[in-house]
Amino acid sequence: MTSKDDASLNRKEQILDAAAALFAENGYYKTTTAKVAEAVGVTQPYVFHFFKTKEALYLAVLERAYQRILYAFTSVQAPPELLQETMGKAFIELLADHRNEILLIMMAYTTPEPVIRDHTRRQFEMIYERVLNRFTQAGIADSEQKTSNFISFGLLIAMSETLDLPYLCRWREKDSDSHQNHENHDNHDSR
Amino acid sequence: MTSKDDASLNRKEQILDAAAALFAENGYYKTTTAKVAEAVGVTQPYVFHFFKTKEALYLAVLERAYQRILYAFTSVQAPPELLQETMGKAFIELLADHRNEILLIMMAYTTPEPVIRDHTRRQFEMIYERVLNRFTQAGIADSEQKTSNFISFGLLIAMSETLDLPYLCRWREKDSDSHQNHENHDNHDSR
DNA sequence: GGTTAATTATTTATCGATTAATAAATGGAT
DNA sequence: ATCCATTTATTAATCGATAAATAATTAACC
Repeated sequence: MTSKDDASLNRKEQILDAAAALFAENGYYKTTTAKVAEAVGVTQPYVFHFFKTKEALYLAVLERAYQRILYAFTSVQAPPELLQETMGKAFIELLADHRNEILLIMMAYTTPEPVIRDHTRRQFEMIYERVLNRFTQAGIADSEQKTSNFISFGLLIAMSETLDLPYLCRWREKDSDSHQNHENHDNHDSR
Repeated sequence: MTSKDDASLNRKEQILDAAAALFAENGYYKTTTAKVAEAVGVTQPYVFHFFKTKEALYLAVLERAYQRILYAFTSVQAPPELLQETMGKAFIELLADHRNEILLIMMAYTTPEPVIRDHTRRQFEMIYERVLNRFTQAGIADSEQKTSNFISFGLLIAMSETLDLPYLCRWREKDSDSHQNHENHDNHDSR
């Protein structure tokens, strides 16, 4: 309070950051606008000066996260035979850098507000299309299955992190090429 | 009201059924005890006669669903080379017969009540162990990865159903052996 | 360059609605 | 008249949202 925080440059960003963390940890309903405000160091009604409703705040957080994940998948550069592996790594990196947002994206579909579901549906449509397009362009066989596989492991990782059940994703530790390309291991032995 | 429903034999079961449907559709927080009561045709405080808290009701619903899914996976009988496929089918069947409960199980981990998360963690531990054990006993190679794969596709299916995004799981339509055994397709070409 | 006006940033106070939970009452069957 | 199933009445807390008031910053003018 001494001389006004430097950080007050953009309160809106601060609110988005705090909201991302709280929404990711406590979900949509248990995160009150009062808690978001408190985390930023602002009064609760002030949040509504930037976001018309709580839902609008949630959607804004989601949108930012979505932009980030989409950009990450878009900017991956790798030769076709390494594309899956590299995109998997990009996802893991994103998870490390922006854990809140990534977990939020992977869990948002369970929030039963129609507007949120619609938004999430559109986001995953785009993500799916983007990944599928990249896999297809790289000449990867069965790209639709690989894309589903890729997204499904994203979901599994989110659950594993949320529940703190690391061995659900033990394959992440064992070998470094991860996230989706298990076809390498699968069938050179039928035991 | 005429002659008293025959179904009033076990109000508790009715409440569990109604709660499962409502929790699956509207989530934990947006499902009020009043709505559950109304769905059964009972007053709201009466729900608390059977379940001490709303949370206890949710956990009871979850427990019933969990028992069902665990039993389904346990009672699958198939030769080793068909085990994965058959268990996948068992899951799909369960999803058809008890959609609410299955979707609920796959989404419960996002509910931020500590008690619910603990319960869900324990449930998935058991499910993972059960599936892994069956795969291992059948001599399936890389059984840990296959188990992760199996569960991750369960999550993907849940999201696909919840968001009504069928093409996320297009592989379910294309060929009949589904849910986890993609190693068959994956690598007879590396391109 | 200091006084004032205008604009922006933020707070105080408060309302209305919802909801889980408790306790006491009713009523019929045995 | 007691036991069981169920209802009525009620409460206490929480939370999103609005409106009005105040503080702080910038801009303008003399």
